[in-house]
Amino acid sequence: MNAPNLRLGDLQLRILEILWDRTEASVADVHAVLKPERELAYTTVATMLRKMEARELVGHREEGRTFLYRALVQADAVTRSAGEHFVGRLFEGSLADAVSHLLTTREVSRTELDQIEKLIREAKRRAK
Amino acid sequence: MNAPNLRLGDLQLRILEILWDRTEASVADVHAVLKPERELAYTTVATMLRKMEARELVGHREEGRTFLYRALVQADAVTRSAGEHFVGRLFEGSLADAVSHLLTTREVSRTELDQIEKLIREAKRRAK
DNA sequence: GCCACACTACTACCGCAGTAGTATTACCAC
DNA sequence: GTGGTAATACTACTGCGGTAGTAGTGTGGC
Repeated sequence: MNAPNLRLGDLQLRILEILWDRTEASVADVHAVLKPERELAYTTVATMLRKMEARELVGHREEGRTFLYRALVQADAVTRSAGEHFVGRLFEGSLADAVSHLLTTREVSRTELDQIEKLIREAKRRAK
Repeated sequence: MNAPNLRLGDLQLRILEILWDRTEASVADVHAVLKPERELAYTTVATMLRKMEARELVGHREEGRTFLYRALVQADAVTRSAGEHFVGRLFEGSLADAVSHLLTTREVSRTELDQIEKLIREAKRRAK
């Protein structure tokens, strides 16, 4: 399975998120969604999509004159790859270290702590 | 506080790790440590260090003709920044989502689960 | 005194994200 | 059918990580 290189820039990730949301989107669609958050030229979005297609991150079909793009990589694969890099590269693979660091350097709400606790219990149940 | 841009490449991170380990290091030192893992030209390391100095990631003092570099950014700041980016960018800031994802897409040992559980309990105690 | 060596400085190049302008083309309205 | 519009195609440029060669220079050994 040729996992296309999954090191993504911010814009690329943002575009993928948009495509994950709506399955298919034209350049105009993506541009419109991006509009409020960043002021990008229409052609910038088009160029980015074409570059991403070259890297097999997205694909397209034609509807009349319009290209409808869709994501070729799953959100899952991207987040997994990012997680691996994060834990592996910065904490030598120790998930506990990574979580520890996240817990101590961020504000974490009681609710989140409860949620995570539950996740751990579930993981244990699955493992055992 | 001007946090210098903390988006680091792999080599840069590796170099910082080396500097964190030994406080000060010459180009030759860094090159020697890197040697077994990646075959880099001496000048590559020197160039990288100079570039990193331009970005204020490292600084140097001169000992005779030799530059002794030291890290200007703390390991802490780098991992925090990376953590923020990871959680913020990929999980909309939800630490629980991030941890959940890490737990389900990786092999996690019993021991690690126990460790994390303990961390959660501690965090709760601190919070309350 | 001279040579080799160890350093740093400078320059260059690739790949890729990001950004955008210009050119081309097809279609729709009237 | 002609003009405007909306679409893609092509090209270009910046910045940066990564990589490395070459040039310049000071120092120590003999």
